[in-house]
Amino acid sequence: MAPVKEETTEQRILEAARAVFIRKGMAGTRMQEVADEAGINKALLHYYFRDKQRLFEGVFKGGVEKQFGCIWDSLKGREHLFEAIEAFVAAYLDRMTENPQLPLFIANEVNRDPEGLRAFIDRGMESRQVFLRLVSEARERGEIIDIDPRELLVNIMALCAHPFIARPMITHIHGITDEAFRRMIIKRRKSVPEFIIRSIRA
Amino acid sequence: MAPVKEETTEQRILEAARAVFIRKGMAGTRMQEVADEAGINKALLHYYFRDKQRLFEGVFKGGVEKQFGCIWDSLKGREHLFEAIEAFVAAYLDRMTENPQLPLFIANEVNRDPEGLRAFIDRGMESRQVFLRLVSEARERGEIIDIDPRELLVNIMALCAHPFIARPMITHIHGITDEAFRRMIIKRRKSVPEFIIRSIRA
DNA sequence: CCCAATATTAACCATTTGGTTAAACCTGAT
DNA sequence: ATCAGGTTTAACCAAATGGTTAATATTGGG
Repeated sequence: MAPVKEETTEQRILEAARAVFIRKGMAGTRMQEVADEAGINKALLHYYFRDKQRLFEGVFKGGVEKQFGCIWDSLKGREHLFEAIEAFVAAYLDRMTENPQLPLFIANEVNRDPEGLRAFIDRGMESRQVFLRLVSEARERGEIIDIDPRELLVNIMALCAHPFIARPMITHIHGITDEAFRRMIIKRRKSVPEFIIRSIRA
Repeated sequence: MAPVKEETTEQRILEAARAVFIRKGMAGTRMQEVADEAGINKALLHYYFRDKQRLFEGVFKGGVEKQFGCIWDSLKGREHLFEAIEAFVAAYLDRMTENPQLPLFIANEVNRDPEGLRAFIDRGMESRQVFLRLVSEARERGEIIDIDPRELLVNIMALCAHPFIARPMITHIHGITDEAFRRMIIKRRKSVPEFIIRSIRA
């Protein structure tokens, strides 16, 4: 019975909006659908978030930005490149397992509005400096081959993000179930760092 | 003067629709915008393509599917895994350089409607068999380590596609211009196969 | 209990959007 | 010239959609 109202309406809206935005994108999202999913009236939506744009920003700042941004934090305080790579990949895959649609959503919206999402992109700047330092230190110690650290970072992110972005293609190509996909991601927590480290180790 | 009408109206529509669909996605595309971009009336759009869905399919079958599909063909007739990887990466990057928005567009639409795009996905099945054969042959000759060939394929596609999918993020993170991005892609024609082969070579 | 502020709703509005219609405009064959 | 076929257009329509309004319900403080 008692409608356990542990949640504030604003939270319910944000959750609903987040779900809809992530699966339909900005353009594909209908305010009505968000209202339905939150179990409220459409007018109430505009009461809490003046318009679609602000609702979108609310979702983005509130959840997406933080959840995605914290992946970068996994690099902080690392002393060794290989260890950092392992931590980053694990953090990325774990975070995305909770939210498989996120990478595609982010890619989409950053493309749609690069300026508006600049703050989001900047979020991890500090950690990226750490990464660059670790690369150059490893290079000086002769542990890795000479590689453009920026390109290395692109490769790492590619190997983390792409399975989620191309998920339906992958599951279909390989004829695997969603459950098998999940197992594949778990395997990749180990295999991706190995793949990367093998290819850069001197 | 003479409005050089080398193009049929249908072609003009397909080009325009392709451009708009790719930059706005299915949901974000307005029939009016396609009509404008094609320099025609909106009614004429519906005269050639009954509705938005059919227009979308027309674009997809007509151009996207073929252009993307031919990347797979680069694998055909290859005798050696490493050579095949080099050819595939080169084909992928060259094709996408002509059409940088394509990977994100595809990812999006395959997610939106996995069933409807099954035919597109199947297109490269034959070539993927070639790839699997080359991997197992290389494995038997002891040239490469023991790796799940499906995962290898995912990794290759990830390294090819991701720079285009995350392009605005990459250009901003690394503070580079579009021209520098182009140069990076050219570099990757060599560096990506090297990266992959280093990591699988026995 | 009453009041004021906040939360919520039903009904409404203006615009946008996908799609249609009927008429006009070629263009090539007779 | 004219007729038939496909082609193109202006005007139109109904539904969907983002957003507003005014009235009602709820709640916490005095």
